[in-house]
Amino acid sequence: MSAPATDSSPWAGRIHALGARVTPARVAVLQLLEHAERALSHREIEEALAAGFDRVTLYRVLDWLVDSGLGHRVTDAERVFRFSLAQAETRAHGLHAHFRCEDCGKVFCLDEVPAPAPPLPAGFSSHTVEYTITGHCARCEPDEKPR
Amino acid sequence: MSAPATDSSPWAGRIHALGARVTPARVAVLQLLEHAERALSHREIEEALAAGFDRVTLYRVLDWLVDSGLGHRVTDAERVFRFSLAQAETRAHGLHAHFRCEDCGKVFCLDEVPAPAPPLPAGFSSHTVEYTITGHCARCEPDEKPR
DNA sequence: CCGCCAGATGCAACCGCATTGCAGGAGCGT
DNA sequence: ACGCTCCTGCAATGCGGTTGCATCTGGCGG
Ligand SMILES: [Mn+2]
Ligand SMILES: [Mn+2]
Ligand SMILES: [Zn+2]
Ligand SMILES: [Zn+2]
Repeated sequence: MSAPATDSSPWAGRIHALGARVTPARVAVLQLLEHAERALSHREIEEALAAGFDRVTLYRVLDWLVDSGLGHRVTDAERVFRFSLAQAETRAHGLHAHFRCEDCGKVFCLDEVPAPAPPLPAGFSSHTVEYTITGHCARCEPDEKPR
Repeated sequence: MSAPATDSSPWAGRIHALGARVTPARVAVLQLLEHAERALSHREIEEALAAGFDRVTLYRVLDWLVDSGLGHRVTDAERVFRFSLAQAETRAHGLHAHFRCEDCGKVFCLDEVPAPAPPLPAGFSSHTVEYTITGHCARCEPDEKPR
């Protein structure tokens, strides 16, 4: 008996290809973010993961995730970081917009909305563009009840 | 002797017109931000002010400044708030871009760069747009030495 | 010019997110 | 199966910002 309980999935290969070790924490975080429809905070990830990894381990996994290029970090206006996986398409044009709901606090990646490259003053060079829209999401929109 | 040392300046009138009391902390912060060429953090403001106001007083003055509409707050990627006065022009189109230097960490208001209004998914409503460019400022640009 | 009181200040405690140090554990190439 | 290296867990620390509360003061009414 004892078949492999959780499918280590194709992530094992991706992780290994990056020269990192395939650990439960990394696989769990990747699987979670893979199916998340929005950017998740450390807190949200910690609560979602049944395995009960240490807080610091998760912080380090998330740092690795960003450094490795597998994911990216969004700075929330409430000073919490949120994480999501880098989409292939997204990496094409490099930058995309984010949406933060004022009511529920959720943050969505708007992968289809490219961040426009701005005109800069002389001597300034652009490296990254953050483009975050704040408002009400479909669920919290007062007028528009979601069925 | 004893002429008014620091010119209470036209700020006294502006403050009073808002229904708030004209206090040394408020005048000092406004005078500092008035002549600042970039957005300043609480820490920077505290260090710049010789009078030695309490940390919390400054936090409260800054909160008031934003609430009153005299200034605005920009969320730094390093999780620190920075503050600058609202320009008349800026208030016209409402939104403008910010630039953060990766090297020196300074944050500039690009009042002349309007933040474009983005297309949103159905059911989402936009309230605020944050538009921050990260890169190298004129002083930190490797190629371009500033005289 | 005086007295009053809503509102502003100072100080200390507190909060939450994130980082650091270090000892022990586990991945994986051999 | 071994061992080196990287990863994990736990505790302590840092830091930007907030809150509670007693005291003080700006500025208005008298
Ligand atoms: Mn994103
Ligand atoms: Mn600005
Ligand atoms: Zn919402
Ligand atoms: Zn710079």
